[in-house]
Amino acid sequence: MRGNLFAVGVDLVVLTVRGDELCVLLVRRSEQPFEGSWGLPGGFVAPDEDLADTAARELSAQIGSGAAGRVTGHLEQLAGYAAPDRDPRGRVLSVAFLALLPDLPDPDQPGVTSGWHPVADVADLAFDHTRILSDGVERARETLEYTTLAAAFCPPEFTITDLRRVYEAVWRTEIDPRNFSRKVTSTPGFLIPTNRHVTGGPGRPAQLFRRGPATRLHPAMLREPAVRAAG
Amino acid sequence: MRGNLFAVGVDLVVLTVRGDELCVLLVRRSEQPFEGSWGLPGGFVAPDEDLADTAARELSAQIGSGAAGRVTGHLEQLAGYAAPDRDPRGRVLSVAFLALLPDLPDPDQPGVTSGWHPVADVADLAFDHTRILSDGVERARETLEYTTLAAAFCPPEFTITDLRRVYEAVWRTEIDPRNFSRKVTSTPGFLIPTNRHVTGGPGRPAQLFRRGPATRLHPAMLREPAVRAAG
DNA sequence: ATAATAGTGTCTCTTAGACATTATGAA
DNA sequence: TTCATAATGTCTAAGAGACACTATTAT
Repeated sequence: MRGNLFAVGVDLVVLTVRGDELCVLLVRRSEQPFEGSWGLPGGFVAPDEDLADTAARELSAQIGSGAAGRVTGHLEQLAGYAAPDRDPRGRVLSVAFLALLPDLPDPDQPGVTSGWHPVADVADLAFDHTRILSDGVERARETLEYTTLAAAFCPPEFTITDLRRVYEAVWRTEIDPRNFSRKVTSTPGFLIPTNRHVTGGPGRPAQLFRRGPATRLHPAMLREPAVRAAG
Repeated sequence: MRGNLFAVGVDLVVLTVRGDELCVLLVRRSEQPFEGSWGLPGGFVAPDEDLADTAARELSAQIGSGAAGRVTGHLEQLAGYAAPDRDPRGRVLSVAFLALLPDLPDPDQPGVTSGWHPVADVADLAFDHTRILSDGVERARETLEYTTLAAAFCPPEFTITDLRRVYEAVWRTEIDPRNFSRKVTSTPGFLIPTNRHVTGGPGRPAQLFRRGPATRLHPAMLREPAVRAAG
């Protein structure tokens, strides 16, 4: 009466920006199937969990609950994947979540080999994880266009240059620092100025900001120049 | 080793525009649980189906495969819903899909009571369908901002006024016809002019257009005026 | 002083928003 | 003629893109 039964798991596309590159957290599989391959971290949904609970639990397990507690990141559902042959063990539906985190140290999990990998270098993941990663990266790219979520890639206090490097890494483009600064500082509620500045490096010290309450960019910041109207 | 098992279904948020209102296709449930309540159409995933297959099959079953074949609509995955108590029969995960269709006649399915209901009037659906509907409507509203998918609500040939009424119904706003016309006609690939015109009514005959290949609006059309920058 | 980076300012072009006018049909 | 609707045009202000200049630190 209700069709066949599925195992249901949650897979995580955990993204961060390290240096100039967008990176994803991968784990090396220690079991069949795809033993020895890299794949997305994930796990099955426990009896009393909702999907977001499973995702949050798995994320804490991966990056360490200590780090998870003080991180100003972002976690959202991406999509469900359930192709009949996606798992050789049988029918497994996976709901993928997208996590955006500031740059954290490499995880050091007992018995689990995991680490950050530049997205551009990733290929041939286990299951359909290459496709899920691709969907997650595209979602992140779109999200940065019309929301303020780029700040989820930054630590609690960050400079405008830090924020710009996030956009440049995720979009793989260069952005004019002056126009970028004008855009983000003129969006009400995007950035809250602190009176603290970064010191140590060369050049004029940059002001530190915190995330403000704004969630959407009006109008959007475009990856590519607008298509010129005909005529 | 893989957690507990779920029944997996697909629920459809099928939206159309009738007159000046955004409407959703609902079915009256003839079985427990929630017997007699209205709910979203849906069904379980068959053994060899992927999620999109199930969604397409259910959609055809609801609106009639004849209508489905000639319709220029849109079908996309919305989200997965799996709260532990969402179905009293046990653990059921539902992947919701959003369908946008032109105005079609009321379905006449043997043994199934279904029909179009203005979204604004809908309340107290079965299961968590009120929430799913709400998510679907919000997705549709966002989508119209930065894509050309409003045309999925229109028949194969339509006027600019038809298209504007879609935006007005989905957003529940009024849009200036002159600025709207300029926006959509100046977006390359949004509308392909035919040389046919509608006749019969009062006023100057309007030109008929078909959907073009463009998928995104650059820049977006905003529901609400942009927030004025501080200063 | 020099290099490097942060921050501000200016100019132009495109587009959104507000609104007027003309065009073309039905009653 | 009158009414209704389509289609085009005009003006203004906001914002994007391009780029020059000033400010403040390390070496």
